[in-house]
Amino acid sequence: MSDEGGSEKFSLSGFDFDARLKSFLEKKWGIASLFPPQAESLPHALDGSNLLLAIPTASGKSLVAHITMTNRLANDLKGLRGVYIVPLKALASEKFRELEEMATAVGLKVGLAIGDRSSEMTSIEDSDILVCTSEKLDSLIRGRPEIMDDIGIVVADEFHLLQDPNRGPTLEILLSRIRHRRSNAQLLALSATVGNAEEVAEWLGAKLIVSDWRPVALYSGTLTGLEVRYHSVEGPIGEGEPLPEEKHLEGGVQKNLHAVLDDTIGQMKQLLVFVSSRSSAQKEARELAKHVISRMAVSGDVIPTEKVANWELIAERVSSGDESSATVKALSNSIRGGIAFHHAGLTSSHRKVVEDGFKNGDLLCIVATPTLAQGVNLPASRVVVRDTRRWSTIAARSMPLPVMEIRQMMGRAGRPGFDDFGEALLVSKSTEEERALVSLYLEGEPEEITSKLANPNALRAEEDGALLTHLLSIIATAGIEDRDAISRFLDKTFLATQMDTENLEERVDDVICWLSNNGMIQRTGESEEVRIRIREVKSEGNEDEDWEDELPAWVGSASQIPGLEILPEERSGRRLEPRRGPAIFGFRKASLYESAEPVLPESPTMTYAPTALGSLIARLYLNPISGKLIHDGLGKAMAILSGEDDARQLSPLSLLHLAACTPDFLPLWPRKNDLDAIQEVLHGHERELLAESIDLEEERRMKGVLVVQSWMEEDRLESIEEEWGVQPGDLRSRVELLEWLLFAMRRILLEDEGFATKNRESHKTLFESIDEVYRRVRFGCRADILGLVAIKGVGRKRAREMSDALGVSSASDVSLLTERDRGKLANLRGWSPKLVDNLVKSASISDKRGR
DNA sequence: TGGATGTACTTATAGACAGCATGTC
DNA sequence: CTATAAGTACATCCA
Repeated sequence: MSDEGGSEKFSLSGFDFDARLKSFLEKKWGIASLFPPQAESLPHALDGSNLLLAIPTASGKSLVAHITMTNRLANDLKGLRGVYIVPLKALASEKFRELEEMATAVGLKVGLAIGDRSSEMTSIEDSDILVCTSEKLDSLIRGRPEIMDDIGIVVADEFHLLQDPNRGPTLEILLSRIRHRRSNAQLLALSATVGNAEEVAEWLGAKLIVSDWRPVALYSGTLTGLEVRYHSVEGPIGEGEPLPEEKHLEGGVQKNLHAVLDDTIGQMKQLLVFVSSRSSAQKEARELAKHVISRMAVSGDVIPTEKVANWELIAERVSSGDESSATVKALSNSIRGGIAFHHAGLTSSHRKVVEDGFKNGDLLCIVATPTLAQGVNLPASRVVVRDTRRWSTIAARSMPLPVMEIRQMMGRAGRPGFDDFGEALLVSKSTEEERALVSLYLEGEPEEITSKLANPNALRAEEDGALLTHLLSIIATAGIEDRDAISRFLDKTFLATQMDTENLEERVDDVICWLSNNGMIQRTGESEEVRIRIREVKSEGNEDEDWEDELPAWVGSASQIPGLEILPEERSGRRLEPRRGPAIFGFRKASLYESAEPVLPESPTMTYAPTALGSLIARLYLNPISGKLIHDGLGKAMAILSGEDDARQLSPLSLLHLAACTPDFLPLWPRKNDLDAIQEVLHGHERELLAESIDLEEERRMKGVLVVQSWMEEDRLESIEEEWGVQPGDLRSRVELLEWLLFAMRRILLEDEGFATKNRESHKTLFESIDEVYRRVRFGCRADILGLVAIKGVGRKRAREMSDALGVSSASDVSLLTERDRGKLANLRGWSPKLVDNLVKSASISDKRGR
């Protein structure tokens, strides 16, 4: 952190907060004064006002949040809890480290809650500040709503993600739930610049602070051929700062990215290049690395030798322990030329190594796909956006990226404390394209953000499940249990500000009908109490201004007209019309989504209760459609095992496929080459499949199954990658998804009374089958060595070697090994007597624990 | 005739949250 | 409806 570059100084002493924090900031972080937007917003934040800060990334808006959070919790909100919500696990870890450092200065404890085994050091109960992903907090709240009761302050980072079709609805409901229960809690929303910040701020009841001030000047421009032209500047001085002259990069006929890299290296700076596909990222990294190496051969003095030596170290770190997949080989080869690529085909540990190598200043350049821009803080002196369009499979054509995304990328330029200015260049191929890019991305406004909670334009099943998921959660875990209360809860969401009431009410009725028809909730009858409450609220009119002022239009008519004369014919008539286009995508196609009869509107006084299944689904954090599919599939599996169904048969494939058929699983795109193998299994093993073909993604889902099956057959990672064209990060993510879903499947079976009483023996057999598949997926091995991988320090590889060499199959076997057998193991390649000793010790521990 | 090179055509395409309870090579 | 990289089948060229 640095305060250089600011024309005005706002000394910390001018602000009213804890002296311990001020001294911490000065001594530990070297912060003696605040930037103008920080200075403007901090007093309001310290007052306890809700704020929406729409300020560029890297301008220090999280400092405002950190100071406010720690100061208030240590002083005027003593004893209460703060939550810091971020969208990514990696961001949560980053914020956790920052906040922990700062919070200890005032004696507060910070906890990290992400769905990750290793990282939850501090107990959640115990922490004053909880850093979490939105899904994890939502999940915690579902299990124990009372953890909200002592929330005094909420920070929502990257708040513009509200408009993300996949992740936005969770954030929207999460905030609505917290505000519903803790209406006095302070809210600080940190957002990128968006088109409709006023509207969002109004919804949040927040004061809006907008600024494009940056601590380091940002020159934005274009790169056409070798010509660099600057078009705008945002910086510490503000309007009127002169634009740099346009310039011609040296480099003769070579490619323009090579010329930019040379120029950047010449200035001893680093470069970040954004491209639109993984293959582009790898290709550019490969070519740039080759270019660097050939340049070093010509004139060896360009790059300090210790840097070059570090490239080798970084290259070894990315490939260490790895069986050296094609992707990892490509990465380490590029790194040997000082260039890395960064995309989701890499595992998070690969990405971490790359990020650290860049932050240290060793790597010259990272070529990345767009999401690096919304990840951890990784500034570079220069940013080049090579691709401003991205292929959309859904639209089957390339689409321009949203202004907001491009701005996020460009905003990565300029390292506070190191650079006097940053440069962000958009690559264009012609002057016409250059003009278009300038007007869209440099002069144009960013998009408005909209609610995706009930996305009428949902194109994929998983984008459409939000309302289903969250209504079940609200009924099952929030104590909002009648139709009127549901309406009033939803009326406070951002969605309600954007969708007309009648339309929304229809969608809600659809969802309730689905949840009821599929055994997630029960209608528990109309309530006189609710009727009285509605009457009272209505007659009180606008007296209660918090929740009861805007009743849905139909509530009035429903209470005036007695009985069910709420125009059922008219409404059901409208319902029969295809409101959301042909059901070509996904789950609503089959009986799964639509009921045979028209849906009648729910009475506002109707009350609901979750079923045991519904309640479990909500707590397992499953999409209700996933829950339904799994539950039905388990019913079929029970029928097979009990002998009722002898046409089908049950296998590990059955269970994997069932899990992969849910909307919570992410399918893999088959290549042309994969289709034969996939079709063969789909048809050859049809008798083993428990789930119907419920969408058009059968092949994609089966590919996911086959890849994970290959993993649990102990195939080598590199051969899986080779055979299926699936990179390490993809494999990892599918393994984790199936592991999670199989765990959920096991719980659903375990807790279902119906299954358990129907046939105890089949129930037990099925439970054991799921458990075995679950563990095989988790450890990536065949069944015979499951006893060995349970030993600490033993993975699938060592387990197989032990099994092959000695025929052992359990922790108990290993703990009782003879001296001779131990010697045999120690002589294997990659083993040592010390390792064998350690493993035998931990085997006896697991053995005791297992009994 | 074999091998290098060129050309037209085909194919594929970004990302990543959640449960639970201790540790991969 | 302004994409682009990589792979493939096959033609062409040259020693």
